[in-house]
Amino acid sequence: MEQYFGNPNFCHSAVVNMAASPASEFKISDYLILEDVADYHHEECWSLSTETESSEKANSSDASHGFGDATSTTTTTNNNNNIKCKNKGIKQKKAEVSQSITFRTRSQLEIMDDGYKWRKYGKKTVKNNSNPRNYYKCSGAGCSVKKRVERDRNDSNYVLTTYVGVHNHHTPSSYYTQMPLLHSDDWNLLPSATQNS
DNA sequence: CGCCTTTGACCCGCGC
DNA sequence: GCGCGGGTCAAAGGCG
Repeated sequence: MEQYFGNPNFCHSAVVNMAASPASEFKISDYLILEDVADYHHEECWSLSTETESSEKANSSDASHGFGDATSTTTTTNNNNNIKCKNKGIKQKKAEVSQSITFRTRSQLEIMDDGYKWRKYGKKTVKNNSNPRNYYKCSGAGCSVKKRVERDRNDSNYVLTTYVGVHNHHTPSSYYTQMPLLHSDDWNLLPSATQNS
């Protein structure tokens, strides 16, 4: 299931596929620290997609633990894979998959200002996708939130942005982070809203 | 000088 | 065991 969101700064609508999170537990604020979010009605609009490849992994990882700090090194165990995360490594990466959220945004721009400061640390060409995948880390002190940005392999007009982890700080620009919460019906409520759909 | 991007190398899990 | 693919590291260079 998809949900549409708008961000005038991206000048495009966004189709959000929720990855690996029980709908009943998901809160956007767990991924993006929001300031002054007065109306949580929008959160109810978020929905879960079970189609993602990470779903199975997530179901077997620490989804039942809710969404803690992705940077934590506490031990996490599950029934199937017996994932234990004491140090940085692949096993922890698996656990982090459950804390990811993917935005599918129609945009000509791959770099979209979401209010946080990101530092690029990798670039990789992925199979079945002629467009490279870019890897970013949050530049915030002690914050290890990561995001992957790539063009949709099926439609290069769309950009897939996957956030992994939870910010341990507030964004310097709270305005932007509230954008994903806005339903498309609210576009006209935004200042200088433009819609290129 | 500090921070950033670039990019090849490396590591690891997974499938065969 | 081996090769492949995805993710990360780290050195080098650019830029303000």
